[in-house]
Amino acid sequence: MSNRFLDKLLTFGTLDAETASAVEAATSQPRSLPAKHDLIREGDRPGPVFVVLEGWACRYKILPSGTRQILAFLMPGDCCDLHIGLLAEMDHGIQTVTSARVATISRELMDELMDHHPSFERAMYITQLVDEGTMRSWITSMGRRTSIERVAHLMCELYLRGRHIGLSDAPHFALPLSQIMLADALGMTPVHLNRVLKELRLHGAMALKRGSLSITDPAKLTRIAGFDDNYLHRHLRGAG
Amino acid sequence: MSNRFLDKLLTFGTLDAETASAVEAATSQPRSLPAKHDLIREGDRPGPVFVVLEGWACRYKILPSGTRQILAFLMPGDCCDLHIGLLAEMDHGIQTVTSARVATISRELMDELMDHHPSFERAMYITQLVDEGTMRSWITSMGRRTSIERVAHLMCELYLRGRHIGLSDAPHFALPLSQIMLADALGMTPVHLNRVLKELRLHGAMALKRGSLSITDPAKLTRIAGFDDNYLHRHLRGAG
DNA sequence: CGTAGAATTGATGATGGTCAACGTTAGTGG
DNA sequence: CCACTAACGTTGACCATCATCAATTCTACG
Repeated sequence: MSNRFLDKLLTFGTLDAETASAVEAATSQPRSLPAKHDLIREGDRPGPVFVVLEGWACRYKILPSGTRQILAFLMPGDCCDLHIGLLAEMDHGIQTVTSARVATISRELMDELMDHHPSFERAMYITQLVDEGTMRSWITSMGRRTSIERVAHLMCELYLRGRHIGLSDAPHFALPLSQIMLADALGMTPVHLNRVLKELRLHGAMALKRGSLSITDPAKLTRIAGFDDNYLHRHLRGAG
Repeated sequence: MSNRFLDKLLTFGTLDAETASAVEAATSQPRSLPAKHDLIREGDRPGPVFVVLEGWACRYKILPSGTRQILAFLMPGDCCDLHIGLLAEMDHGIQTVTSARVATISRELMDELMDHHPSFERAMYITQLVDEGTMRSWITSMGRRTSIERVAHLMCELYLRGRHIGLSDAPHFALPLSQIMLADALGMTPVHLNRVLKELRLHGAMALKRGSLSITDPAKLTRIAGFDDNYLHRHLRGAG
């Protein structure tokens, strides 16, 4: 079985054979976890770096009122912050969304990989920049986009990210997120999200049904979202 | 004149004398810039790392509709992303808010500093983790806090950040941000922000007037905001 | 087949946006 | 020193969006 983490890193630059096998070795003992399993909670002392090899996870925060804000979705190949081990305390939790296979890389091993494999180091820095760009894009969505734009924008993002790692089968995409999850990510209520999804369906832009996203009119969806994929940084700077 | 960048790094761990002087040397030739000056725009090819030594700046995005979302405020001592030079294109712009003194550190010099000064490297990674935590906190605010909570939360954040770097004079704090700027950061209209500020004033929690924030009742403000400072990561893990 | 969680729909109201007017302040040049 | 200006701040009236509450239907799964 291929290694999704390695596959993702390879989209940000070539890795020599030795580096690739070191990365594979570092993630060769994943744990299989059920859905809704906390990898780590807000307030916990961080330990190793988590790498999601199969399945989906999310970063989240719970407010005093009990409401939840989802901060990011982690798809196969995604990982948590590189230097998380420098902190005394997590400022958010990370939880599986579906059942998942998750590897951990200890701080020591991570340091060693980074020191001895510059192409790995470079790819990790780029993934981090993409994650930051994604957070900025979410802030922009929440602050300045209407609900239909916001929903369309997230769908564009998830679809493209899925395509980049080979998860999508043309206009269809397996999206294992309930409307409740999506609403918690988008800063709206499930009820309103449901109505917005209906509107997008009636527009003929996209249809979401229980675990599967169909993009019926990509151009229209992109136009509604005002989507610009620049923050995913698929075009990188040449070596140097 | 002290070096705000160095001061900030020192709050994240000690730096030996040689490292401190290398950091000072790297930022010893700042440019003086007027307010509202773009350091770099969305779409530009990134170059050196920017370090704000005096004055304020902000990260921002402009939407197709022309509206602006401010993504972060950079106070004296703050800098832009460490590895920004790996990207082909900026996904957001950075602009001065006030007149400012801004140093640049070339990618080569930054690499050299990181390689030869592990305590600097560590402090830079922590600043980045704090910046990420701040973005997550903003996402949470925009998604799940009411406007009054959101305003109160940002004021708590800015006040605390100011205090950490010695900018604040007890309950007063020089906050050089117009209501328009704050509204663009908070995802609301200036009109509504104005009403919320009035409400906070009437509550006796805080008062903002032209460039100066007075926190009249810190406990009340914190309570309204539901503020938890954990994402600023002032408590760090012991060395190791 | 029964149950729990998720999705869907309707009715109603609060929050916050829009439009428009006016007051205030700081900076500029006569 | 004062008049002028432009940007910012403040307030009111009105309306759109989205949350809330509640009921019903759908779907997966034991």
